[in-house]
Amino acid sequence: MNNRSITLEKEYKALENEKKWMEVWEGMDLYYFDWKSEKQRYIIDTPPPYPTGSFHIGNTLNWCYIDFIARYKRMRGYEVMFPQGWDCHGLPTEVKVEEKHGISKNDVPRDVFRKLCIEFTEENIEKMRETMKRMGFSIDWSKEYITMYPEYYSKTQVSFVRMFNKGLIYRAYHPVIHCPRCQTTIALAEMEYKSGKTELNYIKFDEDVVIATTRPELIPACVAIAVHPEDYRYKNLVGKEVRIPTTEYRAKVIEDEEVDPEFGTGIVMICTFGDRQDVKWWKKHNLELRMILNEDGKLNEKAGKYKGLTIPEARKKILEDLEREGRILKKEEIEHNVGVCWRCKTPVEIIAEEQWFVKVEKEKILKEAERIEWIPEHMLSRLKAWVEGMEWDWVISRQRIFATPIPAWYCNKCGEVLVAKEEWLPVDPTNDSPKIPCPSCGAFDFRGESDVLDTWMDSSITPLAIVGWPEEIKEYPVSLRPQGHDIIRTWAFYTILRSLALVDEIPWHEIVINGMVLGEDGRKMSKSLGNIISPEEVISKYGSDALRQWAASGSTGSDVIFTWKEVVAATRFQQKFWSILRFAVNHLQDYTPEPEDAEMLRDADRWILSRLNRIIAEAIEAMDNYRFDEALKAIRSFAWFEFADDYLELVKNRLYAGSDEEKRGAKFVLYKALSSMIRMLAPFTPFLAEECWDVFCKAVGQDFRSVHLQSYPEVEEEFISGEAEAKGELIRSILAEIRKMKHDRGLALNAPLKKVMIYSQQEIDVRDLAGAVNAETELLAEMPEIESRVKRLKPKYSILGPLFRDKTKEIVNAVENLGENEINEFLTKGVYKVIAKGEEIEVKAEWFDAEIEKQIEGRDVIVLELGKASVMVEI
RNA sequence: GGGCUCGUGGUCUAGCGGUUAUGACGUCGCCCUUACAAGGCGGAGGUCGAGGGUUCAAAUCCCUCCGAGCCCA
Repeated sequence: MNNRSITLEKEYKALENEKKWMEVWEGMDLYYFDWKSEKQRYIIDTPPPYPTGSFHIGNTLNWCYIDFIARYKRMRGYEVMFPQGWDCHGLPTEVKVEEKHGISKNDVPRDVFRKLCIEFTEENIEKMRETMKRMGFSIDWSKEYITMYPEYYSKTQVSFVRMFNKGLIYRAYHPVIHCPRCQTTIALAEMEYKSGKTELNYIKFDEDVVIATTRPELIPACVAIAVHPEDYRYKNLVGKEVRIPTTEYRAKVIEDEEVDPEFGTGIVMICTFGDRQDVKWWKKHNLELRMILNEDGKLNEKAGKYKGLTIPEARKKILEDLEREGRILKKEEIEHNVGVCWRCKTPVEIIAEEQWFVKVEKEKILKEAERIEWIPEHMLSRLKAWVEGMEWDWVISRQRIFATPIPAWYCNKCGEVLVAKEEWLPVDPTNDSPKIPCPSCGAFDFRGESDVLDTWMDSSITPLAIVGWPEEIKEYPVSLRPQGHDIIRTWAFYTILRSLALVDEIPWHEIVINGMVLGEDGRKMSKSLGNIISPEEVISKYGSDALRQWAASGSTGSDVIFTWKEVVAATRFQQKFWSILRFAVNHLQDYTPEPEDAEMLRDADRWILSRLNRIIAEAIEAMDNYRFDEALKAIRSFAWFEFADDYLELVKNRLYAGSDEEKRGAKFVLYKALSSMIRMLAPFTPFLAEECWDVFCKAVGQDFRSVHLQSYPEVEEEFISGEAEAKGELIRSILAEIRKMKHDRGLALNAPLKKVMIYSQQEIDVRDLAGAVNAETELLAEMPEIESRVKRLKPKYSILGPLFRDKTKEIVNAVENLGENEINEFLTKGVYKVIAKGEEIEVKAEWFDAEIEKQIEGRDVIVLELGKASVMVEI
């Protein structure tokens, strides 16, 4: 035997240990994804977060799931790609950069402002990378992509050009949502709703027509008046022409089912545009377009005398004018919701503008989305509901700077639109000119498009970008998209749309959706509620492994409440596991596993090995189904309760005082169990697992190679045995019963007993039991001096129910009312006839459990009755 | 207003047709028993949100209501 003496500290020091391994791993390149590998690939289309500078707890949950999957799949033999991207473009950064430098984006040249944004973003990315490394995520950093760099955004531009050439991107004059504060178009998905109070004004257009509106300033844009077709009050009004107050315009009264007769007067004015309903009506009834609002949020000449006023100013003025004319009949305060810009919370307006659009092919997306496996399944319905409710195509042009430029020019001579050729990309049309003359008029006089692309145009091609598109496609669809349910309508939706449009294929085989992280009070984390927890706060107190275990505690797809106690419970498990390791290592330092050791196994060993292998099977099943909570729970409770509390207690005596042969059986189990448990923990607690693996390898004299390069434990069928488990359970329950007896009599658990006698139909090994109860223990061949009788026959409903259905109750009653003699006759014969619903029925003894009551005469013996055994204890 | 999810001991939660409803935290009692007192052993604590229905059998399926959360209009 070689000398492998190891002394482990009593306490597991998570913080020190995690720091140590983080540094060691840095130099190891453990997670490199190799396209040339022979292994089956498992490619994860990971979310590129917005580089805000802090990796929040919601990200943490999402990335923990990804890391559990990545580490597990790697151990299962896949070549796993876990890339990391950054979705950089967008307004938030523009705003932050303006604040930081005290400038407005229009104060400096576009490329200077862009440069400031890039610098700012790079700093933020670096901060977030630190947290991610500290969390132990197994990212292959060589596959990192950053959307603001030309290598990436040229892909975005290629996608634009290809979709334009396919007729899937077009330019049109169409109502869009516009933020007057940011002075840009925003997509529907970028609009939020805020509830508040507003005034509903009842305004008399003429004697018969009184409308109710919350937007009197839009009266000059009123192009029609609508009533419900079944509203008897206004039947006579339909077709009538009314003059619009404060203007010279006239509008017709039309009917439409979507008018709510209950709201206000039941007469509504249709404006271009007050809200999205107006747009619907405007399209449906082919109404005139009268835009009275400019992009800067001011009224124009079409608003007549209100020209040049802002919305609040116009509102005040118009109300004054109407008041003077006696047209305001009533004002009432109502609760209503107003659409606001998600970024600056300014109420948005709907205006018609020339914009770039991506065609939304609803039917195709709905059909193809079903080919993707959604986990959990019901998340597909969220996508469906969103797609089905879509009314407009996707507006992709933005009036901003920090974004991917739209690769297009306009001919100054003839107005022709020229979209770049792929080989010209990347391109910035505000700096670069086309390489060809205008295909329509031959002129060489262009104006570059200054609008830029919506950031989702960058991030919706991530699965393509990571497999080498557009140069090549090394594998597609990719394996998995992990993301939160809050961005199903954006990221998931846009990615599916673009993948279908660009390569006519779904982007991934599976999509795993994670829930939101809620604060300890069960509410969404928010600054105003003061319930925000940052990952750094948790890590600095308890370490990453503990936070990772918390992340595994919820069921996939459900929102998860952050709780400190869950984190603390996780650290307790870590300590427990460390103690288990300490104990095992004590006994493994002189042990080298030999195949013949398997022949020295005793009942307790065979029992725990069978259980271990079932747990391995359970963990594999749970991991394959992304049920991290189930997997971790199974591992944790096996390690803690079955292995530590029961098995180790049983074999202690054998390990300390047994013969060499007796020891070897138990050591074989320690070896197997530790090796498997550490590897099963590796995806969840990579730091703890690595430290334990290191210690374990040293103890058993093996060379250390990271646990994260090991294979996942395999189920060894030969160890799974129902009989071994039955025996083990019996031994366990006898031990528990004796412990309880000692406890009830105020004895210490290790107090010696004179003798323990066991009578059981099941033959069991009493070696370990004897050690654990601290008494000479004998297995009796017969049950001497003990009277036993059947106390009761307990029905097995799971058998009786399906057989007899509505007769079950009567049969059970009949059997339970049998006398002692009849019961004995029943049990001897195995069958018995009873009457139920007037019918004679033959019932079998195996459909019932016999409850046996036994009695003994000797005073010094305590009889413990277990279902399968009688235990007689002499104190 | 719509979609989705969820109401299970004090708190959080598993189970989602069939014996006595899982576990954690908390709580009470005993024990420092050669891995672990941030531990071990034992106990108490639940009419499974309410009401109807389906079924021999419902926490589990269906309906209605009440409540909560998330995403949205």
